[in-house]
Amino acid sequence: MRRTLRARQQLFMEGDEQTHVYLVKTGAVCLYRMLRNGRRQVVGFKLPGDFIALGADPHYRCYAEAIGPTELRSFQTWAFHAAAALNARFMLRLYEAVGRDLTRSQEQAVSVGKRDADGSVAAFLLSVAGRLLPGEGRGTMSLPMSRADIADYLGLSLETVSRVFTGFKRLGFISLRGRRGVQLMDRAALRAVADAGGDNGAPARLLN
Amino acid sequence: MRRTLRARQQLFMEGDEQTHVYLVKTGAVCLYRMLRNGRRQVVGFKLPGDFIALGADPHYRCYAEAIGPTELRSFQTWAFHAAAALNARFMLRLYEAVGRDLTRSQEQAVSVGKRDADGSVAAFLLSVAGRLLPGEGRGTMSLPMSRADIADYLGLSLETVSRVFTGFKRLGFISLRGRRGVQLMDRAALRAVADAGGDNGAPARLLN
DNA sequence: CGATTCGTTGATCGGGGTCAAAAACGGTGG
DNA sequence: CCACCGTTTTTGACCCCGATCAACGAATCG
Repeated sequence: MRRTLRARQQLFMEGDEQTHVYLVKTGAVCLYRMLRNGRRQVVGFKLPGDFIALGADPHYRCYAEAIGPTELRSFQTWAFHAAAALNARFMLRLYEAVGRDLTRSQEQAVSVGKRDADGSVAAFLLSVAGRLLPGEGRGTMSLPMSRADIADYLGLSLETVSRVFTGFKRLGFISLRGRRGVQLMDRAALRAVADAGGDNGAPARLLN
Repeated sequence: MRRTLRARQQLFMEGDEQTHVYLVKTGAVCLYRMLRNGRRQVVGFKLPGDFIALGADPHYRCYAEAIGPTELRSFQTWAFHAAAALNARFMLRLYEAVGRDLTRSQEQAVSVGKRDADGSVAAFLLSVAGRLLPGEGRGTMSLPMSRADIADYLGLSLETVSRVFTGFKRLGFISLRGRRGVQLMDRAALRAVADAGGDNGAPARLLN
């Protein structure tokens, strides 16, 4: 089934019975958990080509809401699982997809736990670029998510994210166009900042 | 195959070709990633009954090392996948297991990103107790992992973890016996501390 | 065009990191 | 059982990164 969402429209809530699996066609979806004190931890961004709500849990484990206008393809969970059980190749695809989600989540844990603000944002930009842009050179992308979304994903405040963005711009690592446009000018420098992770003046070029 | 590890013995390293999947029989295994400045982020603890290295990635995405003396059962990855391709039921089990790992990793991100030090440690103690102890009342457990392991899992310094432990002891929330023994004296208080800066009151399952 | 949301910049402050050292633990061997 | 020693944990003092509070600027939209 097709499904179209407006900006900030909710797809499902944490604790809801899992009825559907979704595939993002265009736009972007933000997965998050709400905290008792009103705070929010973003646990993932879903971009075109990504599946939402994989895993065989009977309940959704987070909230899902469209960041901007978004088109989805939805599948009934039971039918999805039935198809997977009949097609080993398809099942393997799903297995791989969840594995990628897990790897990305662990990478997020590294950013939140062990990198400083600069390192977190640098790693984030590279990660998103890897998903939104084809090549490895300079490329301009339109970040679907706001500064606040990025901050809630990285465990930072939106002010800090903004400061790091302008800092990178001053250093010539990126260039900003309008509200959401970002061009990576120097991936190697970003890579170095991400790898340094927090030690000012660390080598960061020993490997690779 | 059977495999026995001594304390701190490495099972595999990040980037190694994935040759085996493991099942923990006794002991405990610590999964972590390293930054190039020597900082370490623990991404999960594997206890008896847990699988290690699920997901169809051709390379291991983290380091794995025994925390103490540990017994494992190992399977060749290719055989594992072959068996999965032939047995939809088995494949589903793996799919579910990876999904659980993903959920736990996301919950770890929530804890690391949105709780203060007290809340993180409180949630950690409760989640460990949920896995190591049967009941819900007071119970004494022996933490397999060191303060440093806990710190690297929660994105804190080992000194801070130690200070929080001492603080909880002073408040009568826990009592400490020897180096690794912990008795939960007041789960409700710990839960309150965890919820104060924590998530939606959902049962915390931080351990991988 | 206001109006409104989002992003940037500035000033201040505190939680927790860091460095340092003492203390407690747990083996080991006498 | 006790003395010794390496390791882990605890405690203390200091300080910095990033959160917070607060304006201000700048896109988007009706």
